[in-house]
Amino acid sequence: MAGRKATGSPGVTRENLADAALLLLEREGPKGLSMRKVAAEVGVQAASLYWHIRNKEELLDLASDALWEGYTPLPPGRTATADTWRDCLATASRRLRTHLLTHAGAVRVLAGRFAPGTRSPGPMEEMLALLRRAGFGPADTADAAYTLLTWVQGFVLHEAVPMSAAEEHGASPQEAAAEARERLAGLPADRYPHLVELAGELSGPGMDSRFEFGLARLLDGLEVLRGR
Amino acid sequence: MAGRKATGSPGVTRENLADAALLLLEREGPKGLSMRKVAAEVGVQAASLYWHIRNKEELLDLASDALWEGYTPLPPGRTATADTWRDCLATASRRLRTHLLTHAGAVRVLAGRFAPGTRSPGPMEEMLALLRRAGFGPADTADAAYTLLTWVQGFVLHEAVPMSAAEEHGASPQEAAAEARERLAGLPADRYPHLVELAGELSGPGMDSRFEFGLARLLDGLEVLRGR
DNA sequence: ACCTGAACACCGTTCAAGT
DNA sequence: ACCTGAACACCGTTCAAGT
Repeated sequence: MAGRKATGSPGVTRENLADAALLLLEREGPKGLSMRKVAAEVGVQAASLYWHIRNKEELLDLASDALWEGYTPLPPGRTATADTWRDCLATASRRLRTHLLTHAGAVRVLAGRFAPGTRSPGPMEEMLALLRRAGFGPADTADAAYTLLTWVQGFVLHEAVPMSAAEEHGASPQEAAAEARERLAGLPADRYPHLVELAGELSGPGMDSRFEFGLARLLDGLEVLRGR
Repeated sequence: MAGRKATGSPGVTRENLADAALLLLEREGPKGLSMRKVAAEVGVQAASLYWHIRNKEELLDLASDALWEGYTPLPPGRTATADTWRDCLATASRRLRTHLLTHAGAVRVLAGRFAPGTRSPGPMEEMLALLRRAGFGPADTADAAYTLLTWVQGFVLHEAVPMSAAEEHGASPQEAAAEARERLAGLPADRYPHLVELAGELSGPGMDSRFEFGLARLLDGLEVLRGR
């Protein structure tokens, strides 16, 4: 009985196992996730898990589904006028990043496990809807949504991994950024002149503005396509 | 003596261990990489590895360095005229994708381990050089390079993982694509109307054209910024 | 300086056996 | 239908001991 999770319905269900896996991933990192611990988390022996799931691989798939649980697309909100499609896509992208960052500890392990659309349809469906409403054709819509999702996930991956690595190492984000800068600045200047020169710009902790930069470029690019 | 790798210099060096790890990763997948197997690969006992490296974590870091070994930036080639910076960036991005796909089996494990620039400076330095030569300022150059690298890696991650998963499962790319399409088309059409409608577009095996789409948008966006 | 053997605590997974 | 105990083959890592 001890260790049964408070949230969700009580039994040993696939959902509860996924939640427990996700929780362990975020609380203790990659090494914290083992069948035995997941089992303990739901108050059962490790061998019992195999009645509900095929293997650890499947458990990770379930966990990557569970990661999207709290993500709900924006309410339709104000009606879409011609000049707000850009803002809508921007908001959706920002919310996507925020949501992934919420689960930063799990992103590294689960990255690449959620193919856009197939595994957890929510975010992809939202992007597709916004793009179609903006007037993009079917093919462009699919490609654009894929580009957006793929970029956000790549961005967050590079954002979340050092974050959780630094905090695992017991360093503050500032310390981690300073350390990164020094590593860059310490490279051989003859082989990597630009890295050395731009060490400050590259290692700054301004992830928000970096995200906004990429987002603006992507949306500008879509605007160019749309106006063609 | 049996099992010593043919390539590279013979001793048990950190480089050789990294190469062996990378090789195992690509040949046998994530489960194929263990300290004991790496040790066997270089003809030594598992415990010996700890004389050369701190732990498995460090070995993976070394392997993610080794992944970039074969990657050399384009020779300066023709002198940069004002209208070729776009082509240069496009070529660099494509080469980056190709190189990562060459190590598709290792990408999943190593993803997020190579922060752009810090770990393996080659690709980042190349991007920075091209962007500066194109006339972008320091801040924009740093942000643009980060965006490009981050997107390529996100893209390849989503491209490589299903690839290696499908082949591990013994399915052809076409079969995998067909399976993905059916999963999308089988979603509840009331909740995911666009996913169902665009199932064909989303799951097509045309990864090359999808990549070109994203690349074109990104470069268009940079062009807008540059012309401002 | 570099390697080994043996050991420790821990894995994922299976399977007969229980209820 | 669901869970357990015990077992199997395998981990990462440490450490005294060898040369």
